[in-house]
Amino acid sequence: MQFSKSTGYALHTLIHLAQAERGRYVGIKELASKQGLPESYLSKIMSKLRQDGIVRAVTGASGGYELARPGSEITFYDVISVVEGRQQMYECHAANEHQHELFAEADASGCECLVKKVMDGAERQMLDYLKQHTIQGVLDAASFSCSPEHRA
Amino acid sequence: MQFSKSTGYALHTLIHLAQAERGRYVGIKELASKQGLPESYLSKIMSKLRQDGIVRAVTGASGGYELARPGSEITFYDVISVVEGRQQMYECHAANEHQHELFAEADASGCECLVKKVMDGAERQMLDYLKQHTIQGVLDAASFSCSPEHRA
DNA sequence: CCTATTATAGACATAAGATATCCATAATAA
DNA sequence: TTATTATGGATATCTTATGTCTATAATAGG
Ligand code: SF4
Ligand code: SF4
Repeated sequence: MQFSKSTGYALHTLIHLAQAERGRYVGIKELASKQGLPESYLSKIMSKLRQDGIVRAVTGASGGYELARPGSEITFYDVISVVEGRQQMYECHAANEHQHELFAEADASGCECLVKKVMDGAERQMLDYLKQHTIQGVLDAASFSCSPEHRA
Repeated sequence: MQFSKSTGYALHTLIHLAQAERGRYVGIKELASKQGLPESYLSKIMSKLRQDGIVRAVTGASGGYELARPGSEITFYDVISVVEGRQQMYECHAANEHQHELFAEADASGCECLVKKVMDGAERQMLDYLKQHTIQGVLDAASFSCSPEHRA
């Protein structure tokens, strides 16, 4: 159970865009080479981010990408839910219904599976945390004294 | 990013064992058929659970499995960390170090990556929640009025 | 209008991991 | 001694992630 590499790519790309001067479009070439990964692959990820309204894209000469809204309004959750998809982390694969005879419980609107309730609850804890952290937040907390060239 | 089916298999199996009368060994045949899955596959999962001290196994006629400790002391975290492995959910795959010039921050013992800090923090939220929920906890919360045969 | 540049989208290829099967062996109860 | 049961390795299959390639559309600038 791991985040895909694509998630890391997306996060780093958005951080890069957040650092770019406002109004400038950053091309896929620059974004990909900075991370040392294939342009064609990253462009697919960017396409998803665009379709989800996280970045804007402009085709043509001197085109490229820019953030669609301030980095302070782009949460880790936003990014991850686009790249990883929105399926839940735990799915019930029960073929027959024999096995869960005892695992459901009364709730306001009826019965629910207690196994899934725990698993979904765990997922929610993680997602809530991710919603509280933004791209800009990471940049703001960065300390110059820790950049590689400054550390001997 | 999803939990593997194996995790579901393991959880259901342990719940089954927790319901079995104490001192009785439950065979792989019963455990597998209840969930409608291949014995050979489930036995590999059980083998991992045994190596991790979550269940005990007895070879030979009338052998099988039993919980190694009370269900109230087996957390969802225990199970998931065995089945899914213990690698962290986010790994940095940076080939060069050029890309993280600004993302580290001073901390008590030095510098750390702020991206990873957020991702690890999110994972921790989830794991802490899973540590607070046990196999027995699910059984205790189950309500008879919700079992299938009782619901019309 | 023409050309170079750049994003887009689909098809395709490859690698990795999850899921499943098979078989030979060891351990135990009866 | 025999039937039963778990164990572990090897292998096969299926799915998903990752990466590549190519054709197309859109735009800036000359
Ligand atoms: S108990 Fe819950 S997770 Fe298990 S089979 Fe029933 S519905 Fe699915
Ligand atoms: S910023 Fe963090 S996650 Fe990104 S490349 Fe540097 S160490 Fe890895």
